[in-house]
Amino acid sequence: MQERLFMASREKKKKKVSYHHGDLRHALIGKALKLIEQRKDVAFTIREIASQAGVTHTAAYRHFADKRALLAAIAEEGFRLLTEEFNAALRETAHQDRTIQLHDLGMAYIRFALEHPGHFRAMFHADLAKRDSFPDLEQAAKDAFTPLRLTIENGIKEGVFRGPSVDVSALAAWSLVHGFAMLALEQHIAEHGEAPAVTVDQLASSVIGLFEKGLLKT
Amino acid sequence: MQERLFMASREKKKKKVSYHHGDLRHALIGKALKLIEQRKDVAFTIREIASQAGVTHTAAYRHFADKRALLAAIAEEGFRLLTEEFNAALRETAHQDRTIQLHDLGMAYIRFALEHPGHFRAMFHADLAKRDSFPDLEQAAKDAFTPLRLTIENGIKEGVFRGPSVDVSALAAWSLVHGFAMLALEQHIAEHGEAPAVTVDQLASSVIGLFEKGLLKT
DNA sequence: ACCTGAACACCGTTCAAGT
DNA sequence: ACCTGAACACCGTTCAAGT
Repeated sequence: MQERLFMASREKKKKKVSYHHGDLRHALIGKALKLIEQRKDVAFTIREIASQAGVTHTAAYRHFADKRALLAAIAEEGFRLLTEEFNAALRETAHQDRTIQLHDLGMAYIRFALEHPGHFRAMFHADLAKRDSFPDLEQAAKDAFTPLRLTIENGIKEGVFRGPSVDVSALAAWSLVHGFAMLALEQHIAEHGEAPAVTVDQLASSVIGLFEKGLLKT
Repeated sequence: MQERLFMASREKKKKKVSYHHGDLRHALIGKALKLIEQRKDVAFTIREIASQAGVTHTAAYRHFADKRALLAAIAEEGFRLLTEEFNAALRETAHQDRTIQLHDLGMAYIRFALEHPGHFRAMFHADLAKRDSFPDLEQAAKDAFTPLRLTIENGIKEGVFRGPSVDVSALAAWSLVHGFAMLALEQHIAEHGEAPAVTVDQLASSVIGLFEKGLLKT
């Protein structure tokens, strides 16, 4: 007990921040993300991330209603990060044609999934399929798909992309990159005969390129 | 105890089968599948499916090494069912061109996912990403993708489908239907503005059709 | 051969209590 | 306002024991 008090006072002198000042929420999210990525599964427990954060497990309930709420917070953060990636991709291809814009959006999606697997797994975890109780998450998820939708909509309006409709094309594009990302995350790619020299990034680009040929009118 | 023996003899006369005669394994799989489908998640417990099967939870360990092994058994069964669906689809389109064959294989995949959600969720559950300890599951999964691969390979050989390679095209096709199936299962489809009159089946067909335009040489 | 009962080391969640 | 400690009702898994 006394050793504990001693440690607490030492922590103030070090860079380690006290969780009594409002950053436990962030710390818990960080620990959870690390564990999801290590275990390639949403398999952390409240008790262990609380312990890693140097706090009793019940302290977590001051910041999250339950484990699902913690997952929702991670997912929401993920959709916001994805939106940023999409916007960055569109900024870089602002002066190029719709085909390249769409290609880069797809690549951004797949790269996001592989570079932020913790966020991505939370975003599409079955526990969060119903987002009714998390309106902010719902909104963040909707916002994330606006860039894709707008790019396809513009492409169709300009006569570059074929229909049958914005909805179907957007759904097809999303399905393709989502499926690829899922298969890549679960290690089901590169076990089916692909040459080892080919990177997942190159495979993704080829797959998206093939899809776009179906979208083009010419 | 004596009541138990009495029941056992009565069970032979009824259709209810005694779990002392080798069908507990099957019963547990059935109960687990039902729960996965009800909860839209691999969230059953050994204890509850054992209880539903009328048996102590420890009895399950006589038939499965652990929970993961039970999941693997369900997944393996799923891949075998999927293979049957693929073969049935190819049988029905044997006299038609590669485009229609591929279309129907894709539809078979998506329909399988929606009609056997319990199996599908087990097949791609993160716990089974590494199939090293389940060689039969590994083989069943590989076998399931042979029809798709062969159809694309034949289409490319015959000059109907464009490359760049069988691997890339097969991966693209798989990604598309896998992503669509995942999104449909998690209820992320039909929330994005699609007309309510359009069924998921029709959406799937449109999405696959769009993809195939990219595959065709002409 | 197959199942039971007791036990172990865990979980998520609640709540009164401390500072 | 934020965290602790004790408690509750669960888990998966193991193992000796029963039939």
